[in-house]
Amino acid sequence: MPAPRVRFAPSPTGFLHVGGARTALFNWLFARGTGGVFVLRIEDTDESRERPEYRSEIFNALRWLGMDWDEGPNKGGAFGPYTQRERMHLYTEAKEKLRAGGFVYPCFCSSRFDEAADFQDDEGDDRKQALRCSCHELTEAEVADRIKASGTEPALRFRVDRTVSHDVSDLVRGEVSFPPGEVEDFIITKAGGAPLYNFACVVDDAQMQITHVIRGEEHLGNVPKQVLMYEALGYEPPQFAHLPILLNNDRKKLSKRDGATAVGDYRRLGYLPQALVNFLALLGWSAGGDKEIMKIDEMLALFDLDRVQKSGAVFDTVKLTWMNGEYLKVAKIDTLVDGVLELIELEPDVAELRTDRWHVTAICELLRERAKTLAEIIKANKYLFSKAYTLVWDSEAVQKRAGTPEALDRLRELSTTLRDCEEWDKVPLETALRALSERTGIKAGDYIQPLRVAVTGASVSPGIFETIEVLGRDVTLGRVNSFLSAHSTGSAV
RNA sequence: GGCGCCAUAGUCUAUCGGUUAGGACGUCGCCCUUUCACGGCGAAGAGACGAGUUCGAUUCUCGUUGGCGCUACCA
Repeated sequence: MPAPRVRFAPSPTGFLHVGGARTALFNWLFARGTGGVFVLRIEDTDESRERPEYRSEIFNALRWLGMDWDEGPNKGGAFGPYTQRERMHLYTEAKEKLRAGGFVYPCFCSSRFDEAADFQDDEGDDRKQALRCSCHELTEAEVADRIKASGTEPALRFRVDRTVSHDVSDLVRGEVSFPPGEVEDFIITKAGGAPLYNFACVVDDAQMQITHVIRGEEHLGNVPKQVLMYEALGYEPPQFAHLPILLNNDRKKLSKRDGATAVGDYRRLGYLPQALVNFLALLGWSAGGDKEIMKIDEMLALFDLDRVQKSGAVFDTVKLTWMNGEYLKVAKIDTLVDGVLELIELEPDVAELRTDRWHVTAICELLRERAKTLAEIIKANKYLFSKAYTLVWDSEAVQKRAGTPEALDRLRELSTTLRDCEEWDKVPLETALRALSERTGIKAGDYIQPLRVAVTGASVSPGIFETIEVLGRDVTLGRVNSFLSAHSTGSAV
């Protein structure tokens, strides 16, 4: 059996969203796991909906996730070009072939989508009622007249046998049957000659010798039409595998309107690509047994279309976030630092932050065990990055644990103790504080809490000794002094 | 509306006729503790419904119900 050839064929009409990424991943996993070839093809037949920036965004997202392609734009291959806009001659050729074979007929109806009558479905949603076209009844003379009248090449409609049922086979869903009359004659090229998705897709998949078409379930209804075209064109149809739809929390198909859905969104939110990939792999597929956290190599070894699920899968960001936390714990420290450095440049107050690599490394070491995302490392812990001595101290925290006269007194004592500490390291720092506590008979916690509020601005932080070690002597002492002067003079709380 | 697909806890899933129906996220409780997390331990929580096949159904078949998807000269 020849090596499988699969493709991911996004349309540059939007950012790469997680559903598309999941489709790409399954194709990639299948190709890499079977010694096959992974092709990237850009389906840009609909110029009106396209934005130029999406193209590179899609490439970037794919690369960020670690999915490399063997053939595609900027890469080449034996079956190029790999963007449909550059393949028009192939569609023209195929179109002529279908016309010569009598598989298509010209259609002069205007767009059914624009013209169709509205109606409301059960939910009260506005829908479009499909119209039936009768252009196939036109005589040759009538056709000639209409072409002359319109002055442009007419749209072409593929003739479908309405008397038989159209049965297709799917690797995930098994046999699927469409009753006679269900599959309608469909447009393959618009008026003017531009090819449409179903047609271009088949021409390309056939010419690129794609053996397995792995894509979302929303395409299942296209299969009979596409199979018919393969046959008309004289090609052997590929195998199909339709993946379960990705759902939002309302169990509806995940769409751009559901908040963060673009791969780039997750990058900006501080997720690691490995975590996203791992999570995506588990949406509609499982390795069997209890295996969840998997390295790419393991996924590659285990991935199998046979284990793909049939029912839709909810994209649960809570679980994704947990998984990202797991990856944060085991990632190389430099990976974390690079990620934080990349994101911190986006912060509006980046000028007031300490972004030297040494300092950021210390912060990442401190937070990797507790943070779930890189963004959390930055946003929830600004005080670790900030150069400032004067913070916006949380008033409730101050009131409860640092602003009382007693707390302020302890803070003063502690400040002296800390200042006298020769080695600014968590161990001697803790030893010094506990010695102070021992001496005064005041609980260590009663020193710790005011200190925490003074240097972090809040009553919550990582271990206080690690925290002030990372902050460093100057910032720690500076903030304590600043806090003291801001709250001492009777004005406090 | 028509057609198609689907159906194990709130969510992702294991199970390929016989299990106390397993795991993970989340939730709750306890422990750890300088706060918050992390971590450890534990708990609650599922086979939509109804027939049929079978000695035996979550698993096979049919029906019901429900959910979703498609229904464009979009992809």
